[in-house]
Amino acid sequence: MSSIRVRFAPSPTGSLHIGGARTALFNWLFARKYGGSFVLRLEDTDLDRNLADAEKHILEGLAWLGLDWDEGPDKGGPHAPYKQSGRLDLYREEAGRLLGMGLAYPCYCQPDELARDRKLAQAEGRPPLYCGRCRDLDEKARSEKEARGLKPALRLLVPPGQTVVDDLIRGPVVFLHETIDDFIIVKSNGVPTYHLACVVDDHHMRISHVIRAEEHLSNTPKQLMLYRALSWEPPAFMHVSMILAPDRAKLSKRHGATGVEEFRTQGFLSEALLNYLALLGWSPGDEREVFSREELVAAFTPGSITKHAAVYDLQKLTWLCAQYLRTLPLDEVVERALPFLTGAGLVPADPGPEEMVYISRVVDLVRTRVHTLVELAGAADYFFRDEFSYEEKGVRKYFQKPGAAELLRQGREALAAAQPFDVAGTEEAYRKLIAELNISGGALIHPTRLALTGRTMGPGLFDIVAALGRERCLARLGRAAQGAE
RNA sequence: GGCCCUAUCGUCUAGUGGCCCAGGACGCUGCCCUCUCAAGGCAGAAACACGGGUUCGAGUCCCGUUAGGGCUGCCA
Repeated sequence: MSSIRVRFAPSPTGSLHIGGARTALFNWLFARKYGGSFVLRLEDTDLDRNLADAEKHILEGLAWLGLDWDEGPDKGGPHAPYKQSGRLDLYREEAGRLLGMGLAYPCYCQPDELARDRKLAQAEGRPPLYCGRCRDLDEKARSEKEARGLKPALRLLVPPGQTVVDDLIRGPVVFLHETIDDFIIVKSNGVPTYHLACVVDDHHMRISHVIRAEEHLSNTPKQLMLYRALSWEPPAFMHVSMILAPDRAKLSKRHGATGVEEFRTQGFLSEALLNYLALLGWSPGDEREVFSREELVAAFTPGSITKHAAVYDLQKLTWLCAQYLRTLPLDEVVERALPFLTGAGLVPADPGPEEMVYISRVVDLVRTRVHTLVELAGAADYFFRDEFSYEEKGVRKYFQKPGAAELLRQGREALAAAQPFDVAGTEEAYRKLIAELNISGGALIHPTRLALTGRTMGPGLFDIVAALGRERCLARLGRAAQGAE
């Protein structure tokens, strides 16, 4: 059996979309599971639509997700180059073969002409297929058109019959050739279209399995015809269903974040996104939900990819992210959180070792209460700055009560005397005061939390107290007591 | 319009003819725990699109309808 080689072949027309990321993931999983190679190839044959930064974003997105590739435009490989713009000669050569064999022919129809045909066909309720006007042009007619300076496109001659796509997840799908017209394989500017370039590359790069989005299923018979015309053995095909927006429509910008990069800046962990994407259209068959990359590879079987489109749902991604935030090793979470903390202006760009100890402690306190790194930075705010406002409903509830200021002062004194100033020591001091005053724990704890953090919710009070340290606690309690007068 | 794919709780899904008056997860509701918020534990509401077949028996097979999606480009 020949070796397993799969590829992810995005066109650099934008950022890495979550749909593309999931397609890449399934390819990667397939390669890693079966010891194959994962090839990255850029399909940049539409020069008008190529975006300068797209390539960079796509590679970064994949790398961020941990989907490493074995061959690609940045690292080369035995079938370089991995950008179609660098392989134009190859396509020309193969197109020339088709032309020579009479399996393709030049078409001189102009775009406006074709558009008119299409419109007319539609108006008359006919399928908008190419009429075949240039199919039987003789030499004389051709040279006449050439003489007029017309640059031809090249069309594949679609023979009568049918083509069966044996899709790995859908089974055999039959397409009748009468529903497919002679399609263009080389544009009049000499650049191949998607179908030709894709087939030529997949063949020359020895791709064994083409795993791609379902939108390509209808394109596959055309490509199969190309394989046949070129006398090549086609790869196996696997069409993965699409990801739909919550309104069941195709994903687009108006549906909010759909780019991998956006999820990253919104503070989602790559583990969570990857895990989520895997669960969207695939399931392990058992009841596990949380998977590391390695577990995913071990559990993955292409047969359990679903056939139907999946609507994506941020809530589950958010939940997954929260899972990772509290189960990943603390150091790792700290490392990921750092850019968000500096971004929020809470910590310096390059904190010293002492500062790092404090940061770790804070991250550990808030990590179980947040879903994303952005939320984490938000929740850690008061650990790093003294200036903050008090939550209004908390002020009403805890500061505007008779005796509130006095209570805060007593709390301040208790903390001033607490020994040692750690979680247990400060709690002991507070419990003692609570007992002396004969009040409920909450009666003292809640106002103290508000004084220390400005909020009515957050980590356990004594965790906060111990982390902040005596000096800051006394200052904040003093300030709050004054304000509560 | 034509061709193709798909159809289980709101969402992601398990289910490959009897184990299913349909299981899990997110979300939602309630209770427990508790200094708050989370987390955690427990409980609950919530689905086989519809209509015909096939079969002793259908979520599971077949046909149709409906719905959603894709393709129908000198885009990929």
